[in-house]
Amino acid sequence: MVCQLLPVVKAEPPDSEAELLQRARVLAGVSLGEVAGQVGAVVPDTLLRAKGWVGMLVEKALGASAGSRAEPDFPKLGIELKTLPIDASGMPSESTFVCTVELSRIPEIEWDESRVKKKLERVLWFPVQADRQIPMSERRLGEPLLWSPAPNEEAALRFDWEELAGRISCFGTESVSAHLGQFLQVRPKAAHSRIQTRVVDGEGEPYAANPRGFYLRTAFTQALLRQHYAGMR
DNA sequence: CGCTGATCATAG
DNA sequence: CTATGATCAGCG
Repeated sequence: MVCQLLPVVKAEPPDSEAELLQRARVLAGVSLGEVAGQVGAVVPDTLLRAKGWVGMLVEKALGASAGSRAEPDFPKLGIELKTLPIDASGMPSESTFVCTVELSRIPEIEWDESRVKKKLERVLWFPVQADRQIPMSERRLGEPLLWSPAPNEEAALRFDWEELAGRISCFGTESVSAHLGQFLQVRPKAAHSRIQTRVVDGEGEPYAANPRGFYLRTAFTQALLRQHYAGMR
């Protein structure tokens, strides 16, 4: 019998939260090169032209439904997967994209029915070393965290969301810059700045604008790490 | 050198 | 075009 590496990945979607967590925990400490080998992916030298590569790799390793459907990564479980890039000092190195801003109907939406709330209801956070000094193949996954916002966290997000959404409704997308919002912010989300999408303002008037997305600031994910990973690292 | 605004890849 | 996955790049 030939020796073979223990498989650490599964292609089928997990049937339960427990199974998902179990699979995820097996990946903790594993390098991206090893994961890539397991799922037959090619490791890029840089993320310059492969920005979503790490996220897609982990999705594949955990059996998340691929594709671009507007559903959670694990539809049956209602769980969203987010990789979290970690720099040399152990802090998140980038903001976290949440979802696009529904510019075409932003004036009618309320927090409870918002995409932001929905997306963040249940998230499997997966820290990943993102220090540019570390070769891509050698970067390791951290301990996964199955998370839901605490009441105070949701309240904070809601506060930002209401300010941002309200402002877009009343004064247009141009009135909202990435400077606004303590934990949640709005930034461009498009292939490039010339792309236009239809928007309807608070008075029902249509106009065109560059698509926007909601992002979590590192202040938020940093606090999340502090609370849930205290004592390890 | 942190952060905002811009951008990259892929699927449908 | 929209959705998914994000990081890049250079200004202040």
